[in-house]
Amino acid sequence: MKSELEISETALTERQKDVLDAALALLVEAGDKLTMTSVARRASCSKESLYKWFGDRDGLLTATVQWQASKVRGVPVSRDGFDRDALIAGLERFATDWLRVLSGKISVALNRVAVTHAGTDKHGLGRDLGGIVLENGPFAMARRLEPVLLLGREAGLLQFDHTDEAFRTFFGLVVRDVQIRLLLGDHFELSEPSIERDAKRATEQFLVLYKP
Amino acid sequence: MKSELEISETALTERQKDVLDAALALLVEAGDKLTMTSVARRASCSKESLYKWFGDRDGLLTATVQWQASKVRGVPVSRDGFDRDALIAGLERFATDWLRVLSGKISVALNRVAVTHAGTDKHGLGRDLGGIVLENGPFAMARRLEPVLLLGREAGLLQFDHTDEAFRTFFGLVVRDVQIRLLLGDHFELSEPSIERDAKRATEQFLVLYKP
DNA sequence: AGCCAACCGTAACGTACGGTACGGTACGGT
DNA sequence: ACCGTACCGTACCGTACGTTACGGTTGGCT
Repeated sequence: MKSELEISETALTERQKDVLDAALALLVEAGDKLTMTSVARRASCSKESLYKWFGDRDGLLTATVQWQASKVRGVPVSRDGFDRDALIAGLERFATDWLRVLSGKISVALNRVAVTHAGTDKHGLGRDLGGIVLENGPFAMARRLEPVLLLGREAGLLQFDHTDEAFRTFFGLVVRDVQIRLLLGDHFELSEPSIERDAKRATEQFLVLYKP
Repeated sequence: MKSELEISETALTERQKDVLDAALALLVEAGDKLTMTSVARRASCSKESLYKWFGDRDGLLTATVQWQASKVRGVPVSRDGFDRDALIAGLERFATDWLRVLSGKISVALNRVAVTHAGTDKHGLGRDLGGIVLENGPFAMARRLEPVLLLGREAGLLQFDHTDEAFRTFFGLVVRDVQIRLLLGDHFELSEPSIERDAKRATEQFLVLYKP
């Protein structure tokens, strides 16, 4: 019972990363009915190793979600020459990125399993799957978008009192009912052109609502 | 194997309704780890009756979701004297209703179980839980809101080409990140005053975006 | 060569739970 | 009084799966 605090201490060997990739693939294919045996078979490793490395099934799922989260990294925005076009470009970029991620099989699968576990959790809300997905999903998006919004206000292109409120409105304009419909199994395609169209529309609407 | 099409043929006895209410309560308390035994105990009925009435566990869950859905009924809008105030009132009413339902424990629990099952379903997308929730959730809201939007456009108060697009924007402005955060287990309260405030804000923003 | 740690594969254990069977009871019909 | 129906409660069965244990193999180190 080593109560390690390896939450950010993700010292993963290549072998372990391969295992987590296998788990990720299985999560996409089979959802939460993923079994320890299936992961072991897919990754060609023993169950004993799975338990040694990740503790238990929950630990494996947690590590898998964190592993996927660690792959996604944001791109910072430059402060220089920030004008209206740069603001629009930044917002549209965020919107397209977000819609692409959101509608991907991996995101849907991960959100599904996180929602499932959020229902029956004993964790004291410390490090559960829902919290991790929340942290690397909406919250991460908010943190990444915040500097853009602040630069926009600084440059006199936007007007708002609370950054959080502005972000949440942008979130709503971008995501709309897409995520919940995907999570509920509505098979509707989100093609690349339609993503870019939606991103532009959401950005335009946002600028209308928050223009000075 | 009676392939009954009792989808709308919900001939439920009082006893069965009580059982479904018990199942609903358990679903809220325990989420998807609800067991047939626990339902039987809670409802003081035998498992044999559960299987006779609902076929199997999936049938029980489906019946429970449909039972809850049947309780929620929309209120039609009157065509007479439809002016700007009536439009605003209608939109705000929809928004508050929706936010209230959305943030309720029952809705969260039902959406959780539906999302969970949408991941691992063998049903040919025919009558699965995700489809039912979708049908009685976002889609029902769209159907209820549509006449309001059309009346608004008819009265020259709104301008849009596609009703569906307008609805989805309104949906985004109202719901924002509330639902996904609740589903992921983010414990943030949505008080009655804040619901009404959000409904007003969303309505105002919607009117700005879709004014002629 | 000898040793040890890490690992694979698989068998085995314990349990939770979906589903079934069966005895017992209440009740309406005949 | 007799029977059938509907139901409750509970014991039971089969299986899936999380978890553990163990024998066998590889590979690095001395």
